[in-house]
Amino acid sequence: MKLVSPKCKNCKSRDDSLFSVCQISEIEQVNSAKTANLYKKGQYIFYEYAPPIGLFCISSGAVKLSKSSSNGKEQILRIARPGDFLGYRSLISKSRYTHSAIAIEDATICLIPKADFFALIRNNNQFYDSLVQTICKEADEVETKIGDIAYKPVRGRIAEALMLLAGACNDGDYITLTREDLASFVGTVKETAIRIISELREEKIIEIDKRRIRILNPEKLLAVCHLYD
Amino acid sequence: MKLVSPKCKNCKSRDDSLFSVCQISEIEQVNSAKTANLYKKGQYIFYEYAPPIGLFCISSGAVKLSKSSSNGKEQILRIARPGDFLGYRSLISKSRYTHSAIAIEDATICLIPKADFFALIRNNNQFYDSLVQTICKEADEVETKIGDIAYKPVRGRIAEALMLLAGACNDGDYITLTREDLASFVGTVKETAIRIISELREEKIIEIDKRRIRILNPEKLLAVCHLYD
DNA sequence: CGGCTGATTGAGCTATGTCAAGGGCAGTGG
DNA sequence: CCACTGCCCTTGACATAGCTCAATCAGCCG
Repeated sequence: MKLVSPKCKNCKSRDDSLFSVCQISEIEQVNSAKTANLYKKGQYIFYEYAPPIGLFCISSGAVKLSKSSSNGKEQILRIARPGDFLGYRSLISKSRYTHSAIAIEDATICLIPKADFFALIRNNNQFYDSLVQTICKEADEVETKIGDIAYKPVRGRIAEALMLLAGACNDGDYITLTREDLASFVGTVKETAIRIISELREEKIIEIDKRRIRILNPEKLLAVCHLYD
Repeated sequence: MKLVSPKCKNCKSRDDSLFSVCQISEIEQVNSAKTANLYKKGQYIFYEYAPPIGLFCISSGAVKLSKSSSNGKEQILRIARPGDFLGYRSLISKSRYTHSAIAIEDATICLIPKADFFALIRNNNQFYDSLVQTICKEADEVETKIGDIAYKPVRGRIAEALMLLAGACNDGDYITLTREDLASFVGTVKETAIRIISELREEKIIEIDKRRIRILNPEKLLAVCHLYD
């Protein structure tokens, strides 16, 4: 879905992105190369196993990055937000996408063609280095997540996810993830996630309004996270 | 434990390493900067949370990279072999080690000081790019592992680990990992790992000689891997 | 007012973790 | 060379977290 292209220069998420290390001239260059698209909630930005076509940059909305195992289960690896890039790893490693990107809220996302992306990383070392740092951080986070999934009970993982999402993925104070997505994010099934959320509600650690979750008592929630360390 | 320094130029694992993209002059430079050390089985090469001191390069032996959760459990992320580097991510991201490196066989490992490592990646773009590719591949593998741990039963994960290790971590045809290490590698406990190994032995898919494991029927083992996809 | 999607709750089952006891191999010291 | 000691490995019995299946409910949209 095409959109009246907003200017990168004025993009609210620019300062939150790696473009913050770029010169104005480079931003202009990117701006004229990019195309902006609107994605409805649930729509795919790209598919696992497809060849990469460029660098995506989230201007607004939220995106889940997930792998699907062929038994039908989905594992959400990360939630991406405005200012986040998508698809750079596949570009850099010249491989296909290793996960899918799906909008979990209506989102505006720009696509910067492959060639322009490569020009950028070739010409701006600082940008490249920052991107590499981002990749390192991703690797660290995923490694931590492995330990959590292997050894922490679901209750601890849910608590941790809520803490994490409260900081990043919220509408005001509210966490708007679907129960199913929350489950996929921590590596469990919907029903189990729901039961634990209900427990936390009964313990007055969180509050539920319609489907949205709000944290009432961050200290207690943090305690739940660390109960199983 | 110091050692008579072997020459990088003659190092058997050089062609298996990222140094294969380097010029002879660069290898010479690295050679004179490095120090070689011998590590006994069980000895730490570096500790999680410690600040990085340089780039490690495995000349011989095997190393496990693992994170410990404070509940005492250990999660092995990867087994590193001759030609593999250790510690680059912490150098690049200017952070502390996010995991420990421990010899699981006696190993000869060289240490290339920080400054020389940075000189190398600054001066040789191809080397830097290859390193970044390695990091991307690591991230992909760990992401895949997350899905496995979250949704595959232990039996499938053990089968997968055996397939993987048979290719890389063997003494002849034998897999020599400790039961405990194998368990930590797939995210379970020793006893469960042992039970599943015994099952696979009874099904004549693997054979056990003393402590070592040998794969008898790779096709069947592969089938076990995919049973739960 | 249906029909749909997502949330909730209950009942039952099972894979896997925990605890406990024993057995064998390998390296060390006398 | 033998006995000792310690590290693994192995097996059993048991407990339970978390998965599956199934039924119901609550908003929401056309």
